[in-house]
Amino acid sequence: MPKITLPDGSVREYDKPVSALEVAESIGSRLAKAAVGAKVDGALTDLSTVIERDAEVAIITEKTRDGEQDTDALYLLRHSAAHVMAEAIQRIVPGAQLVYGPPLEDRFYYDIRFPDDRPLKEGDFEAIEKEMAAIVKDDRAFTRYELPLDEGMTKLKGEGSKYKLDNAERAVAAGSGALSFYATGEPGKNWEDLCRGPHVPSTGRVGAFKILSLSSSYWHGDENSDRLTRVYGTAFFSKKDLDQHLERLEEAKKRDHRVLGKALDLFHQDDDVGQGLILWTPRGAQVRKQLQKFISRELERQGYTEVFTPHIGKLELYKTSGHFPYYQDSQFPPIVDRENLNRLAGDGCSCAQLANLMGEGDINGFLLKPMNCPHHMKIYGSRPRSYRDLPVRLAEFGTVYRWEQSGELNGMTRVRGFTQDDAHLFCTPEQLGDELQGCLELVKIIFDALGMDDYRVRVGLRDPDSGKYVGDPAKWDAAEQACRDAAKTLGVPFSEEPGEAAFYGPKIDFVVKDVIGREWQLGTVQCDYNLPERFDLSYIGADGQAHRPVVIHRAPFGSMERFIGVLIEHFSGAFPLWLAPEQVRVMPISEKSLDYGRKIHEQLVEAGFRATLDDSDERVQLKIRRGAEMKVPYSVIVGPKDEEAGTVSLRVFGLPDAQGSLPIAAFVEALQNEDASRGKKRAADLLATPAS
RNA sequence: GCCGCUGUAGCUCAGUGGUAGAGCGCACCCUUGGUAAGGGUGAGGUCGCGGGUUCAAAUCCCGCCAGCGGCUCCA
Repeated sequence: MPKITLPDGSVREYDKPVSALEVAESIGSRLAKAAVGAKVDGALTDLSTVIERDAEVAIITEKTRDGEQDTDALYLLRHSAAHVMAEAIQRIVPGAQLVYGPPLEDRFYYDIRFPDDRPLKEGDFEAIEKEMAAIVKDDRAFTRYELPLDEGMTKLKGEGSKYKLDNAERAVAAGSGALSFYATGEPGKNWEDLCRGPHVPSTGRVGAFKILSLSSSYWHGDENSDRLTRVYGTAFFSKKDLDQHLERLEEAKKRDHRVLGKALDLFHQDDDVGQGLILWTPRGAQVRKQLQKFISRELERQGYTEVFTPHIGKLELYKTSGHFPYYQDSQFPPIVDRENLNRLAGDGCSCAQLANLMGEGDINGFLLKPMNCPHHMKIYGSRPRSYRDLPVRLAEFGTVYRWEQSGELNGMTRVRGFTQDDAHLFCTPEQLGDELQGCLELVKIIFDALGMDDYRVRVGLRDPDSGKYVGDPAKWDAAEQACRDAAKTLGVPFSEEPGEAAFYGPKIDFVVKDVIGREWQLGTVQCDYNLPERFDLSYIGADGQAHRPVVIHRAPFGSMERFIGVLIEHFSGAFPLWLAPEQVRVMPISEKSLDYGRKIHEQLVEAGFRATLDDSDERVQLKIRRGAEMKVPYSVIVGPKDEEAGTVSLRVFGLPDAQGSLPIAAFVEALQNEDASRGKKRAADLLATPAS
């Protein structure tokens, strides 16, 4: 007879097997009413699941005890909403075949194969939602039943859905002993779907939902396989929560770096220039410049030396490095020089033959560099190195070009030409650990300065079962341990991911989320035993013998494009003073104060600030509004009173109540403090904030 | 690259077969105004590009280009 242990530690005994619902009822009728599912020994189940043995049981309700939305409850809800949506869609589009419909973090989708002559359109959303509302109103119970494998398979075969049949086969392969189905209502009478579950008790619990978007996917994620339509939706228990969520999505859209980039004039992309190529407008260029200045200063502190290398190199170079043969598909095709081209043309070479020659690399030419490493390898190798010179740390804001698939391009976060904050560290195997730590310290310093704490770290290790890795296993072990240690010292949570290492060495990746919740890999720190080999690099050790150095590739912020894209979203475009493209805008109250305004502006510029003067013939209210629209940190208002007193009156972006006047010298000093401290000391602190 | 959606003024968008609109921005004039929009006048568009249907196309059809949402990939 089951002994049920509840989350509070209390134990209840039952004289026969009980369903989770019955457990809830025995605790209280209100709980039973609020219950949407259960967790039995940690596994999420239906409320109707019968518990036959001793177990730890938690009843899942819409809200946790602290009144928060329960994530398990939302999972059940969204999974159930996916069923409701699928039923609605099948009513509207007969012949639509269901494939796979899981809940996600904040929404759900269903992959569906539509008949070719009846694709789903966004215009169908309204009808589907209406149909869904009707199903919800019916408040039919989600009814689970199981069939033995053979019976279940026969049933599925009879229904003729190759996708569901495939799902079932995969379930069997994964060790399932039976197939479970969920009917919304009565099996055999109402709509049903092969499904692992679990679900909320009935369709009536699906409170508020919305179909969000339409996209496509491939069966099994294989582009050569069937193309499916993926219908995204989201669901909440209450209309209020749904509306809140939709509002948040709207808000997020406003923070999107592509939207802000345009509104704040930070960057521009132009059809005539090309897809995935960023034009940094003056304001965006200023942000990048300040950031690079900061990074460069930290690099100097850490003993890096900066280098500059060209944007192209001989094809041969990239054959040596291995980039050309291995990653050809993501490179721009080689550049063949005119002489070569003319000779080939003279020989009657066809386009197809030329393409072939290029593909094989069997031609002289140049490549737009997809990586900076080969050039840096050559700098290292340009003269003999002693162990006393090591580590050699070569840094470059190096621009590289990669042929990303057109469908992948995205604002500044996925582009075809970008500048990496790249560096290569050449060191002895013994120095590897310290150097890795140094890399991570740098990342920490810069993330801290930017107030970025929402990132995760992945340590990519080799897959023990794969033979694709180059180099000595003992060295790998040491390098992997060094990566782990370095990540530990960083003091942020990290995950170890076997199989995620590059073939030439383990790596540490930094991943951040954008406002829409998409994850982007920023930087990476990678150990490399391969390139030094390929370029035959060496140093003379204390023993007088030549040794192979180890290389660390590191671009902790990935690319300036992606990083600043993420930064724009991080700050909602309101950059701190030290990064702001326009730090101060001087706004004379009227023409009468224009001369004084000019004087103040000049003083600010002289003091090294990015200051502008709004000398337009407008009222100060409008000038302030415009300054705020561009998110300028400080608005300096000057009128006759200021002129008389030698002061400036301030308005601080984001702090509309912090107002007041300061002598100009005091303001300049305060700004300098804020700039130099990267915001730790704020000029705004000098202002009286009215008690509220 | 694939699937779907979208493309109208510098920006945001309205316009479903009958000669193209609004708000903001811009220019000029009036206004000289103390912390988020003072008033007026005006300029500005081969309706993404190319083809087709039609007496007539921003609008319907086809192709292409680009953006967006996904899929796949990412040294």
